[in-house]
Amino acid sequence: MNSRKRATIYDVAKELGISPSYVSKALNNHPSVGDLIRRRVKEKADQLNYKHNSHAANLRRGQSRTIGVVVPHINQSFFSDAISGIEEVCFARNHSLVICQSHESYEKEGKAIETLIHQNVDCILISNAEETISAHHLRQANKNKIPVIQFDRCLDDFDSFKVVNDNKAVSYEAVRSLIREGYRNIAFLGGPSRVKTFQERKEGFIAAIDEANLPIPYNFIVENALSRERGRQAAMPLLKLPNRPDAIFSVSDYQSLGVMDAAAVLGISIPSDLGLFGFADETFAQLVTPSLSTIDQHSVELGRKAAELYFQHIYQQEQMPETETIVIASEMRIRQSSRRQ
Amino acid sequence: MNSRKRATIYDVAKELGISPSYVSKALNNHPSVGDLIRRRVKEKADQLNYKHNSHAANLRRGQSRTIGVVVPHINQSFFSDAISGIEEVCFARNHSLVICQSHESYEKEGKAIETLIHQNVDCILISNAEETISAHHLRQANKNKIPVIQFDRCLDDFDSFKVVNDNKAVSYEAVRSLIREGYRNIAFLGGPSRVKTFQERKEGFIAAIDEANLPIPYNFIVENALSRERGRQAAMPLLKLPNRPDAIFSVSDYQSLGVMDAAAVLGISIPSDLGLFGFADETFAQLVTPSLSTIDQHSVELGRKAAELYFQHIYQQEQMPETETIVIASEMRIRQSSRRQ
DNA sequence: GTAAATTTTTCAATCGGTTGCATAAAATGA
DNA sequence: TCATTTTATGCAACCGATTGAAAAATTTAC
Repeated sequence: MNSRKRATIYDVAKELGISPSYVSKALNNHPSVGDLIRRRVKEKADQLNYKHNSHAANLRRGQSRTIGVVVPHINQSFFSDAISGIEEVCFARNHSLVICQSHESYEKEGKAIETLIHQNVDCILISNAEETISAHHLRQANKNKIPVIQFDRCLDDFDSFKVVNDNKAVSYEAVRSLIREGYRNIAFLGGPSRVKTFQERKEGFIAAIDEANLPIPYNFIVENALSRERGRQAAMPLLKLPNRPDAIFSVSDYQSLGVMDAAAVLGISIPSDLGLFGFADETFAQLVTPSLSTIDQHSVELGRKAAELYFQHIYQQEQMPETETIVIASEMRIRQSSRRQ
Repeated sequence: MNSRKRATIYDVAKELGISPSYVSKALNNHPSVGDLIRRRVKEKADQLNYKHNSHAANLRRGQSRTIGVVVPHINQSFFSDAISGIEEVCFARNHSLVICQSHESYEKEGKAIETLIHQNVDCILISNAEETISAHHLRQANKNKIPVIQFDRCLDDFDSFKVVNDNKAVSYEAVRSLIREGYRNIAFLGGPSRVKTFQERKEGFIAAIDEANLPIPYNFIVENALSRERGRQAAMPLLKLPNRPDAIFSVSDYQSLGVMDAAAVLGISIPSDLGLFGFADETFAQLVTPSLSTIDQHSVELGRKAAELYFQHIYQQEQMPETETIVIASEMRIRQSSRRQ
């Protein structure tokens, strides 16, 4: 107990005068171990302050009961909520979680995947970085027998389970709601166009414009302007045009913040001169003035679903999963920024 | 290469006609391996898509080159920023990170520690949950030869390295700034009083009141009201009093949000009728209206320091560290909510 | 009371690297 | 050329838990 090293099943076995393997079975509730012994073993283990060594077990088992998660930033509510959902499911299944941030960098994302491979995680759940252009790292994981499930930001050319929002549909609805409020010159601020998520949001935007028989405002479509800063930079020239847009549909709340910054500088008031719609329902969306209309992605549910996918389709059966895409319905949160009165 | 299992050093060794141990040494840049062989081994390893198995290495080595982090919530900027700092240092030292959330629950915190012990992390960096009343789980870690470093929310009765802000000093300054603005009836909304962090913030509050020769407003001191909801619940009765406070010093931005909620309901306007100071400089602090005066805890730096402490004092030498407390200076961000004009 | 069936317990191999020590090979020196 | 030093390579034990098969102990059946 006071030795320099941690107690092992060998220590527990010796104390009890039984074999280590028997101790292992007792601790794992193996059916061939009776109640009495099981109880006695567990007691003694406690007494010796024995703690299971996952590394040893994982090495032997060849699986780690650990799920790796890679997201761009853990402090954006969409991702931290999704992680909460994942955590919940994993916890119930007695699996642990390793969370990595890519900070939107492809290089860091690759390193994260590498680490997760080394740790021999049983599955990788990933929402890709903005920078990510190739699925090389994901293929790398697959080559090492680790299944990958993509959520939210998915690469189209990598076959895997995917869990996404109804991006097109909800974007369509959001833009329709702008049109309903009387906005006619609606601009679109997008994300990296290679990421399907943002593609779809654009498609929804175009569909709504089209349906309302408005001309598609090609010069009002800016891609790859995801952060607050880049949102501001993208909005600024648009809002300086003589025939500037009277509303902006934006694919992220942070981006919308940038639009608000630009509008403030130019003295354009929201929502009267400029309607604004964001995406993600970050904490601050309801707190800014005017409060930001946005889209609640039901991210906890989305994360939960992604994790469940692993347990239901991959964990159970041996065969590699077929590709499949799960769609989580999202919901508009209409607030002041898109209400022209 | 197409076998069902991942390549190991044995596979690499066989292909090259050398021994596995030699491969291991080559891959680890052991000095007794020449350049030529080293290069050849690494090439072949790549070719076979060999990936190091951390579990095997960790088992043998008895250490995991992994640091465990436990925080209440990953989506509060203070914590996610601190994690960024920790990540940065660990990355530079080639260590990986396991991040756990306690969701402010003592039970979950205990489970997290348990998991980290099983994973045999080399060190645990923790900011305690609101609920945490005992250091039993931290002692548990120590018993299992895992050093613990506390940051921000520290338990006083557990000896360890601690990295904290100058809570008392900055709180004192913040309250002084309220007094300077002419506020005289200042209330205090606190966190769980057993957590030293919040104790100190209260002490700073009292010191400033005292120094200004104002009476200590014992009936205006509410403890344990950390969340937005509880902040609102705590503020409501205070603000309904006939001689209600004319300012509130609050120990968290979320709590301040609750105060704003209450003030809005009661038609009390900030900052003219009520001054407000928060703590943490969350993203939303500068976005709300009026913008929230708060305290930037320099949390990235704080996290960095906590991680460095491990590498400098524990990782290097064998002996257990002496207790020591590092103080990170924080900084006021005075905005509208505390400016009476 | 003994054979058969069943339950309890142990054996021994295994997972994949790591590492100190031994050995082999090469380089150096006289 | 042979002894000596230096450098390169391999051996084998080890980390701690798991697991199927074998052995031992117990129960059941006749």
